[in-house]
Amino acid sequence: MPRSKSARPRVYSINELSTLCDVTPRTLRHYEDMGLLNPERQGAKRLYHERDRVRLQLILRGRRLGFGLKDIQDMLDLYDADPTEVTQLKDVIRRGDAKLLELQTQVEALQAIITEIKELRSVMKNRLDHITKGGE
Amino acid sequence: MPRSKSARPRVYSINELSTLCDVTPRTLRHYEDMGLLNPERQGAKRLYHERDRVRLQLILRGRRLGFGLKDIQDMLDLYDADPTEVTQLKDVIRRGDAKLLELQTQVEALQAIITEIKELRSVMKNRLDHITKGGE
DNA sequence: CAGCAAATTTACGTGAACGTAAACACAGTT
DNA sequence: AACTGTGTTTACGTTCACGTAAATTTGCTG
Repeated sequence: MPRSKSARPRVYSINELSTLCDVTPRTLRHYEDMGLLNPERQGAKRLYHERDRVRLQLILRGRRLGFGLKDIQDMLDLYDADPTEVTQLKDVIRRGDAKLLELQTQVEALQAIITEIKELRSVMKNRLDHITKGGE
Repeated sequence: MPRSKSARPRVYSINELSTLCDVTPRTLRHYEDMGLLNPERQGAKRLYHERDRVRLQLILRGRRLGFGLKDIQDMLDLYDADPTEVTQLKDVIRRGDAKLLELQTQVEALQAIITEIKELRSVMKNRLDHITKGGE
């Protein structure tokens, strides 16, 4: 029973990865310019590994949540830090905690909106029922 | 014991409201240009009522969550729809439900990030403890 | 080696969400 | 009447996150 692992490529050209993740090549280059991605190079050409793909997914998720690229950068930096220094470790934890507070605030705000829309929905539904049943 | 209600102004000039809500007058005019606000006019001057202030808060909350103004427009429209028309009522409910799905997806994505950062935090904390207690 | 697809860099363009400056209007002092 | 404060419109400027076009370069393939 051969072929020990992976049906998937392991490496991607810029076009492959952009197709796979539904972004344009331009976007991938832009993220690289901004320092969010750092693909290997073979000559001049970019070679993306699984690691890069995962990072990209993280970036895209952040983007869907309305974060700017700098902000996403901050979060990715948390993962990248390879801190052997105690002060750096503490710093990563501190920055992580700060992000957590922001994020939890965001969740609360979102849930407030959700609650409001649900309430609105119920108001509208009552009106609707009133009109179509009792009304003229 | 008089003064039946409200210690607060009830109406605001553009500068008052912008100060109160921590935005610039330009922003208020911009939101008006985009159709998000519709303050009364006294001559040429804008007069904001409580209703406008509440709308502004909704807008700002949406903005903090990374929504575009058009998207915020959509959500505000839910509140504004004429509630005597059955078709409009149904439409509001339908669009509200669609928004709810989006929002709940967003909450889940946010919570995924929160979980990841928490896990990362625990990894970092372990390293830190290991170094400061057992390590060299 | 000619030709072609896939990639590259360079650089200007774009839409969103305002910032910022200029020029004008009006209302109430002084 | 002139000054000051608060507001107005008009319009160009800016940042972000890419889009888009142009001009190469690279790596095969016939």
